[in-house]
Amino acid sequence: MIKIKNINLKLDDTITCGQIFRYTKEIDNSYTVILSDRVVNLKMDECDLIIKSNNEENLEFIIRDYLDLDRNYELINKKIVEYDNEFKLIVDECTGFKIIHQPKFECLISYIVSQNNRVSMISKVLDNISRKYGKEVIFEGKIYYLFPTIDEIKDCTIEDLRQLKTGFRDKYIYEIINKINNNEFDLNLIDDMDSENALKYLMSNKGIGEKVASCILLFSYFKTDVYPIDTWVKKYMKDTYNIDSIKDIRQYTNNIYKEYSGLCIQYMFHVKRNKSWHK
DNA sequence: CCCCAGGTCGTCA
DNA sequence: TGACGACATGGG
Repeated sequence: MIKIKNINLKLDDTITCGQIFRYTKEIDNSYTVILSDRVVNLKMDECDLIIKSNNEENLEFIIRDYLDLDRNYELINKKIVEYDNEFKLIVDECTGFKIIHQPKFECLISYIVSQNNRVSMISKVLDNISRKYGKEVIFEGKIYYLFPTIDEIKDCTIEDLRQLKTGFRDKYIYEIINKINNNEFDLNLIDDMDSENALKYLMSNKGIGEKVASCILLFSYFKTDVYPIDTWVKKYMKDTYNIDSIKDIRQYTNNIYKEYSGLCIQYMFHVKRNKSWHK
């Protein structure tokens, strides 16, 4: 067990808001999450974060990265309110909310699965994939399955994927797995791209449109200037500003929130989807 | 039985 | 370019 003291973290909102899909809430109100190589249990004790894992090697560093603890959100939020004072209510509500830094391959597959799908169903599908192809990990007497590496899943067939309830997205997943395996597509190249090129590169794959690509860039690459506009953000913009089209939403957020548009969109999504006072 | 979900694709004008 | 239906699946 390790402890990170005195941090400003809303663990519940950060875990359950819909950015990650594979976690369990425990009876003691802690959360068990599955990272790329280990299982971790997280619990807030006042302002301290208590962390347990089946593998404690390098654990604090990994969690600091995963939960984005070393980014100065206070400063960013202050700038956002300077850009748009009317957004202060939302920003205040989102104090302590973090963008989770997700493993690239899992994030890619997760958001391909997410299209025209429901969070509970996305979780189920990702769990099915992990059970079939991922490594087994035992943590506190329970069995968990890591998300598979490309090597572990590369021999799957479209029929296999369909059986795991991926639906019509089976062919998209199959295609991109094969492209990665044949070195025709490389997630690591995106690290050195600007957002515009990264979007183009991701969207050159079937099954990845603007929304999915934006989610991947925001959640795996921390490109906070991309705009994952989904149904909830559309509802927010429609109800708040009577703005309808994706194009107009993009223009509006770009003008107002500039380099933090992605983060602000995530705040809108979170408040609209998860907070009853804004429904 | 209809509607919808952190959308995208193919088609047709 | 823009509109529109289809797409698997399961829950409300």
